[in-house]
Amino acid sequence: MSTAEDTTTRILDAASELFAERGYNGTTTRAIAQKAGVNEVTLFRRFTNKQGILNALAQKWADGMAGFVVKSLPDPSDTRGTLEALAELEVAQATHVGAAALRLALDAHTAPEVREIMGEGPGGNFSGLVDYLGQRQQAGDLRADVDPRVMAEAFFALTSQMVMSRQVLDVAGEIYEIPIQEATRQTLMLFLSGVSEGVNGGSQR
Amino acid sequence: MSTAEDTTTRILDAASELFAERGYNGTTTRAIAQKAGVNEVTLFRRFTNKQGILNALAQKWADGMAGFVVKSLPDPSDTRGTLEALAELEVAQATHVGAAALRLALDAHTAPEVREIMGEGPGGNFSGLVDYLGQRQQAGDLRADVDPRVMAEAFFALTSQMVMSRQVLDVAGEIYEIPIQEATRQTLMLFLSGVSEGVNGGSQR
DNA sequence: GATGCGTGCAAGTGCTTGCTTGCATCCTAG
DNA sequence: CTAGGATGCAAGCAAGCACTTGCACGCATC
Repeated sequence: MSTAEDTTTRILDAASELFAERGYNGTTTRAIAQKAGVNEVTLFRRFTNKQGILNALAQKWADGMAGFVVKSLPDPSDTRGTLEALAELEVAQATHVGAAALRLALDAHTAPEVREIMGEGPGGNFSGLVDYLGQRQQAGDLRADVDPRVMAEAFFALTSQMVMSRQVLDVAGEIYEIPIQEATRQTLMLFLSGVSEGVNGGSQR
Repeated sequence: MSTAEDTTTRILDAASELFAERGYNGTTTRAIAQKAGVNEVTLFRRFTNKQGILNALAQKWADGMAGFVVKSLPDPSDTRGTLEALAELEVAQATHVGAAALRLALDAHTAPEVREIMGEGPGGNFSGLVDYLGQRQQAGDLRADVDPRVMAEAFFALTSQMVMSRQVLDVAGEIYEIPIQEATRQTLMLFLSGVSEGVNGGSQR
């Protein structure tokens, strides 16, 4: 039975990688089978559908994402520490799941079956972060002249872009080769400086 | 003959929109024809190929992009002003062209014909900005403890994300509704504050 | 009034894709 | 040793795709 489980895992891993690279519609069941090293028929026997594979994948992600909420973080009054932890989580998460998830989000337009699946994740994270940033603004930790939703968007833009450009677009890889940890660290420094109260650049133009 | 030109225009416009929404592979020639209000055969008579349509589109973009270089900006010693102007350009550009271009960049993986076309644009802009930011660092305008390549990546992440999330992903539209100009302004404020010399957040961890 | 160009329409070709079916093979549990 | 479940393999099917061909129509120009 270890073989059976193993087969499932290999299929899902292969599908995840291919979805990230080529999107949902761009990934053929034959390609998944080949990458997983199984016969194509096995896919359908295990998951009935191509969509079944997607569902299983989404389920797997949802399970792994359980702990990923702002509220469950250690010391919320430590704004800097919290955001650092969040950024690490986000990048790690995006590295595992996000490459495929981001790509699939784009496919949500075209493929209705993808759209169904993708509803949850980002939205929940987003509004959670917006709430948190709003609180920190009122606590005087963060500058008040920038909308918390803009801050949150910037935060996700910066973190997800790290992964997006490196893994999915794979453009930045050709452009330069700063390791992702280092790039993340520096980017977060930028973000924190920009977002903090009492900055020199506060003039409203 | 006005009709002939018009036909070409309508086809390219339709293709651009559809590529933005569904990507290259996800867009069928039938769909383009229908959206353009012409017969499918007309596409092939005008552009020989589906790739021919892509080429024509890329050509059209390239023509419009001519002026978009860092070097051609007014007063380079005015760091803030220059970056503001660049951000405006970038967002405007991305709004016109980028929705499709960004989407196509993702397809570069799968479709070799797309890859050929997409080589230029972003890379050129990117390294141009890296150079500029490096100079401004040496002039003491920008903080020295962040790699200019990271800064540039953050810059493009922030600006392109504006367009990406609104037009392509169309997720942010559901999440919140700050007009893009306002969001861009605030985001740039964040970026400038984060990037400037003499910020309070300069501690290295 | 004939010529040529741009276009529409109908039909079809070869290829790929998602998915199915039938049969043989292997491995493990009882 | 035998029964059942998981897998492989070969073949195929219907649909959708990019792309082609042949013919007819309208509309300018000479």
